[in-house]
Amino acid sequence: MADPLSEVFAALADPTRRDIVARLSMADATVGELAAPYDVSVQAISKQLKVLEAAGLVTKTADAQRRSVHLEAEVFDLMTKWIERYRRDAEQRYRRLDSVLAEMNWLDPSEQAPLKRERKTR
Amino acid sequence: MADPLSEVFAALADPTRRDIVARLSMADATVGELAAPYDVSVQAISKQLKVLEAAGLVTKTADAQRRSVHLEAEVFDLMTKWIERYRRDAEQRYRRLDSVLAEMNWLDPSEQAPLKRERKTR
DNA sequence: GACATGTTCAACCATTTGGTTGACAACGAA
DNA sequence: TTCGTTGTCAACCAAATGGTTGAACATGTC
Repeated sequence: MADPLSEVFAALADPTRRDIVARLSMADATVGELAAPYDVSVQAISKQLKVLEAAGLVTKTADAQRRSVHLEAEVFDLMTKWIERYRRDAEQRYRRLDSVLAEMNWLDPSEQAPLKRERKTR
Repeated sequence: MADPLSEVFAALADPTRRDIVARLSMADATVGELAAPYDVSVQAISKQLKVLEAAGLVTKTADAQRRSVHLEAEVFDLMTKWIERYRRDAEQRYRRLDSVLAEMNWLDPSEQAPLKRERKTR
C-alpha cells in the first residue's frame, strides 16, 4: 500500500478496527481482551491489530507473553489535516460562488459577470 | 459495506480518489476531465467516481451527455467528528497519566516512576 | 439519417482482504 | 519438567477491489 495516508484511512474503513480504536481510547488492553467481545478467532483480531499497527495507529509493548496494545493518537493529525484542507477549499469555493451571484444581483444586473474559467488538471 | 463511515474512510483510502477529491475542491469537472491526467481507462475512473458517489462524497448532475461532478463537503464532518472524539479521549488519557506520574514524583521522589511511554517524534 | 463524443454497463482477471484452522514459540505456574 | 495461557505464523479460502476490453446508450453535429 505504501503511502501513509492511504494506510490510515484504510485501517479505519472497518467497523471492527474502529471499535478497537474506540476502546483503546479509553484504556490500553491486551490482544486477548480486545478479541473477547467479537465473535471471531483471536488470530483474526491479531491480524486486524497488525493493520492498525502498520498504519501507526497502535503500538504493542511486549511484557511477558502478553502484549499491551495502546493507541497512538498523533497519526489522526495526518487525516484531519488532509480533510480540513480540502473541506476548506470546497467551502470557500461555495462562498465565492455565493458572493459572485450576490454581486451580480446587487451591482448591475445588466452587466453579466464573466464566468470563472475551469481549472485544468494541475 | 453498508455503514456510511466505513464507506467514506474506504473511499479516501486510495490515492487516485483522494487526488480526484483534491481537484474537485478547486472546481467541478466532467468525468472525462477528471480521467485525463491518469494513465488508466476512463472506465476505471468512472468506477472510482461511483465509489466516491456511493460514499456521498461527490454528486453528478447530468447535463447533455456529459456529467458534471462536484464535491459534497459535508460528508467530511462524519469523519472529523469520529476522529476528534477518540483523539480527545486518548489525549485526555495521556494528560491524566502524566499528572499521575507527576504526582508520584512530587510526593515521593525516591520512588522511581515507571517509564513513560515514548511518544513518536514526528 | 449517419456519425462522433461522453459515459456507463458487463464480463473477465489478478491482487488484496478478512476470515478460517493447525502448529509453534514464549512464558508462568504446578 | 510438564502444562495451560497468550499470541503469532503459515496455508488456505471466499469475497471484494481495481484494472482491463468490448458493447451499448444518449446526445449534439454533419
